[in-house]
Order: sequence, then C-alpha cells, then structure tokens
Amino acid sequence: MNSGLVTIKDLARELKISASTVSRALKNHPDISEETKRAVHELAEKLNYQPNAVALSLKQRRSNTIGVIIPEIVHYFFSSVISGIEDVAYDAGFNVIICQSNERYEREVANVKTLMASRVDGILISISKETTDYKHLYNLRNNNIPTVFYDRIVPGLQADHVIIDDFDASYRVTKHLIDSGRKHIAHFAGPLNLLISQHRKNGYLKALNEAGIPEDRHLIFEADTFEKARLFAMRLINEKRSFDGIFAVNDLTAIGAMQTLQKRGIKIPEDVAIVGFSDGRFSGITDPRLTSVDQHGYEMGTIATEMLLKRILADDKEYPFETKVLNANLIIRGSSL
Amino acid sequence: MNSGLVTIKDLARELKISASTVSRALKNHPDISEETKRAVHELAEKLNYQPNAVALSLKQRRSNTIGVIIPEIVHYFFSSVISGIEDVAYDAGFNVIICQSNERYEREVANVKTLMASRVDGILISISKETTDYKHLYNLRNNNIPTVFYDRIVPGLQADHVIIDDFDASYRVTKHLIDSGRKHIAHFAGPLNLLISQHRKNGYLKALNEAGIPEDRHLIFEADTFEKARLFAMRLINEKRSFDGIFAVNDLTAIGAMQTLQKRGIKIPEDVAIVGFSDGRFSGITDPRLTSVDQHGYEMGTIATEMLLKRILADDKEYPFETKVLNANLIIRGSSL
DNA sequence: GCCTTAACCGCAAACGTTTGCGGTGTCGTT
DNA sequence: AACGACACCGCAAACGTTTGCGGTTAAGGC
Repeated sequence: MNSGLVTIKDLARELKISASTVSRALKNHPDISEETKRAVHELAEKLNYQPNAVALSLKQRRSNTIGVIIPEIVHYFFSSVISGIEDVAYDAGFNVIICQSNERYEREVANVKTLMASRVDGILISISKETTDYKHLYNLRNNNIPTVFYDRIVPGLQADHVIIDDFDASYRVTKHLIDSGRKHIAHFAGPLNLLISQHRKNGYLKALNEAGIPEDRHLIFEADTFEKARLFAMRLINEKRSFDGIFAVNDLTAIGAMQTLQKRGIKIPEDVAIVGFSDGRFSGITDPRLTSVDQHGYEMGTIATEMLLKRILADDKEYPFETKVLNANLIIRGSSL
Repeated sequence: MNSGLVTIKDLARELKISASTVSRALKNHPDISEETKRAVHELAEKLNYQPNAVALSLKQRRSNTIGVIIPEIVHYFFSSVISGIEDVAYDAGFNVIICQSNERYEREVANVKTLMASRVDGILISISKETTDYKHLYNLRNNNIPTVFYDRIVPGLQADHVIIDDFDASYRVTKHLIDSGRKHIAHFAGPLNLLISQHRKNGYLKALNEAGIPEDRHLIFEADTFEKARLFAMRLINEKRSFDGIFAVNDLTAIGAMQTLQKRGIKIPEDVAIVGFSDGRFSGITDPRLTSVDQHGYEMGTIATEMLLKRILADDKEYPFETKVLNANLIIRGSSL
C-alpha cells in the first residue's frame, strides 16, 4: 500500500479546487492567482507531494528512463561504465534501469523485452559473449528505440557506437613487446564472435607481421578467464613451448598466467613479459605491477550516455549514426620492462 | 517517437473489436470465444505486441520495480551485491533501478526522492559514508514503502536489515593475529559514523582486551582508502612505531599498507602480518595473498531482495521487522601466516 | 445598463490498461 | 410464443497527470 503517497487529487480535495488548478499552480502557470499558488505550494510541501512519475510517463509517452544491458557488473570495466552512465543520466534527470545478461544470450533477449515493455526512452547495450543472433537488436531499430552500443558492438549493424580502438591498442601492446626484444609472444584471446576479440587478435597479428615474426598457432589460445589462463599457461610450460611474452585479452587472464608462471619459477618480466588489457584496479597491485591498456570505462559510459540522450532529445529529427572511437592508453609497468 | 510500439487499441482497431475484448483475449478470459482469442493472439504475435508496463503500473499501483541505492558500484563487494539483487529480482519478474550515492549525502537524498517519484515497490539501501541525518529514510517509513537495509544500516532505525557479523568477524581476525604471536596490532578503521566501522573496531578492541593487550591509540587510524593506507603506513614507519600486525577495514586499504611496507623492505608476513576485510578479487592476486574476510556480497544481495519481495508481496499484512546476520568467513592466506 | 476585457478557474479528454456491469443475439424449454 | 440461459462482447470508469477550451466573475469603458 505505498499508494499512500499523496496525489494532485488529494491536494485538490483538501483545498477544494480542481486538479487542473493544482497542476498549474505547481508549475507556476500565469493563469493561477498568487494566492492559490501559495496555498498549493504550501500544502504540497507540507504533505510532501511527489509527482507520480509513472502517470507522467504514460501521459508524456516519455519515461525519462534509460535502460542499460551489461554483461556482468562485477567487472571493474563494466562497473565503471555504469558509473559514467549513472552520472550523466542523473545530471540530465534520467533514471537508469540496469539489466545483466550474465553473458547469456537468452537473458539478453529477455532484457531487451523487459526494457521495451518498460518503455525506456533509449537503451545502452554491450552484447553478451554468447550472442550471435541479432534479431532482438534489429527489433530495437525497427521500433525506433534509440540505442547506443558500447564496447561490444554488433558487426554490420547501423547504429550509434562507442568503442575503443582495440586493434590499434593491441598493435601497440604487441609492438611494445617486440620492441623490448620479445620474439615468441603468446596471445590469450577472447571469444572470436566478439568483434573486440577479433580486433585485439588482429592488432596482435599485424604487429607480428610487421616485425617479420611468423604467426605461431601453438601460441594462440581462446582463454579469457582467470582459470583458463592458468590452464593454458600450464600447458605452455608442459609442452615446453618457447615463449617470452604473453598478451592477454584482459587483466585477470594476464594475472592468471603470471601467477602460474611464477609458481613454476619463471621470472616476470625477465623470462616472460606479460601485458593485460582493460586497466582496472588489479594492475596496480600485482607484483610486478601489470602493464595494461586503459580502457576508459567511465569515459565510455559518459560518452555513450551523451550520445543516447542526444538522440532521445532529438526525437523526430533523424541524423546519421555516429561511431566514437576512444583512445586507449598503453600503460607500461613492471611486468613488461 | 518510440510510441511506435503497438498497443491494445491498435490491435482492437485492426480487428474491429473493442480494447476490452483484446485485453481479455490476451489473458484467455473464458468470456471470449476461441476464435477471437486465436485472432488476437495471432495479430499480437505478428505485430510484436508488448504490454505497456507503464500503463500497467499506473493501473495496478504496482510497478514491479525495486530501487537500489548503493554507495559505489565499482567496488567488488557492492557490485556482487547488485548481482545478487538482480538475479532474484529477475526471477520474480521485477525490474531494478539502480542509484549511486557516490558516498554523498545530498545525492542519497535525491536518490530516495527519485525512487519515490518512480513509485518503486520497495527499496534496498546501503547508506553513504557521509550520511548522518536520516530524515529521508524515516520518510520512507512514514510512507509505508518497504525498505531493506543491507550492510550499512541506520543505528536505531526499526526496519529490515541484512548484515554480516562485523563485530564477530573482526574479533576473529584480531584473535587470529594474536594467536599467531602478534602483539602490536594496528587498525586502519573506517569512518565511525558507519555502524560497520564501529563494529569492526570494537571486535578488534575486544580481542585485544581479552588477550590483555592494551589499546594503543597511536596504532589506530581512520584510513579506509588505498591512498590513506599508504600515508598512514608510511607514518607508522617514520614514527618508528613498533608493530607486527595490521588489521585493515577493507582489502584495498590492506593492500595499500602492504605495498608501502614492502617498498620499505618490511617483510610480509614475517615482520608484519596483514589482514583485510571484504574478500574480493584482490585478495587472491597479491603477493603474498591476502588474508581476508569473505563478506558474501552476492548472498547478501539475494537475501536482502528476498526479504524485500516478501514484504512487498505481503502488502497489507504487517509483520515484525527482521534482521538477518550472515556469517563472515575468515580466509587465512599468506599475508598472516 | 450593456459590452469588452482580463483574471481565474474547471471540464473533459487523453496516455494504455483492466474490469464490473450490462447489452445483444442465439438457443432450447415450456 | 414467451422466457430463461448462455455465450460473447462493449461501455465506461479508473489509475495520476497535463492541457485546450471554455466558463464565470468582476472591473472598467462607453
């Protein structure tokens, strides 16, 4: 029974005037006398009147709410994206509904459905690792729901995007390793149905190529978790592969590899240099500290939200889709010196 | 213009029947003929009809949405709480609106207001570090809005709570340090207007007391961030205090201290044992690995949400407030052996 | 004394649903 | 032939707002 909250009608009844008058008085409409306005404002204050946002949403066909679909909140990168989103949305008077896909396709589809049902004014989405079917996303387009994709985008889909230059960053990472004398560089890649994983791998390959280093498929794994990293690092050792560098698709993977190697007596960075990706809280607290790429999650969140709000507020006016590419800084630390 | 979404009226117009009939047909009301039902369901499917949740909220005076106020999402503990909340809410068909207070009082007050305006069915809240005035929270109570406090609760406020036994956990942490031979144990405490900080400090003091170790106020600091930890760790060294253990109010603080000491050549755990709190992703990746207390964020989120849903669904029926106290496991690792 | 003009205010419709109550039409029964 | 029963459907009100379009007063001008 939280319908105990006071409505305009309650104010009207109490003051013996009409609801319309109360509504107008509350927004200082010139048609209303100063006296009435004062009375209304006073009572509203006294009874702690809060306009019913639900009723407003229905009336204005505008919910002032944006939906966010995020793979997993517990990652530093994603939670900082949310922070960015939250801050910008808050300043613009928008609410944020968060849905986690938990990296599951089914759940992502359900999330989209929920957000559409909630009539959010727009959606920010980073697709799950499982997602290879994009029907639900095309559906968004067909219904004219403003949507901005951040970080993990859909190949070929015309839409607003904000991403970092994964290809270039990975290229620079790998080049950095090569420049410091490494010749056998392993790559722990992400799932290749994600564009970012592809880009990161391709940037890695380009740098190898430029340096005249042949691609060695024994040094490339699909390993994007802490556990998988330990597994494959172990395999590298057991199979006696010669390698002197690892470029991992994210920090946790890099750290998994690092720990495994260290336990087997391999020195970082002397024997093997390691670089992660998506500079989070971890990179500063390993020993040695982890070279990584700052993915600028917070900034990505703010920019994506600004793009979305712009499109929401443009309303009728159409304009071409935009793609913003953020620079990713390579932050060199002890693990690759 | 996402009002492009199809409504019951659209279906009605298309089928030349009334909106009421469509509504009933959609929910297989017995008054409607099989034939009409089939036609309605078919068209609804074809046009991808999604019931307008906003209209429903207004009508049923129930939004099927819960609000969450959280200090800062980017902390592992809090983001795992959110995960727990999200999962339970999702299964129950509830949406989640997230608001970050960013540890600011003003923002927290605004968050409460927003959530009330959005007519959420209930609120989960962990108060900010700044919050010492509880008017906005009492306001929730006065308006009969179901509220569950998690982790950081309000002293003396009658409400549902879910917390961990900070006092006991801290007591055990400190006892563990004492049992392993430490005699001069420093405490890096959190802001004392938070109950959890008080409890943690008191648990620490109790263990000292029991062991006949006098409290040394030179060894107690209010330091709950990475930077402050480095500062005070440095001060401990510079002032040549003799200490052989540190119990920090959270992991990041512990790590800040650990790194500072290590840089000054102090060996962990040989010279100084260190224990953190709120076992996150960090504790496994430091060197040595950090002894900490598992705060069970995910579980806290699920339990808090279950309590909230229970109260929401109880609706009219009132029942006494509950407080659930979760056990916190002490996880002993290299930093305190 | 009548008309204009302004100053205030209320009616009613609308946003998309649900739902009580009634209405229509078609049977079968007597 | 009249009536009840049943199956099926629509009207209208309601949830809390906003807003166009009037309507009612009172004052002022002629």
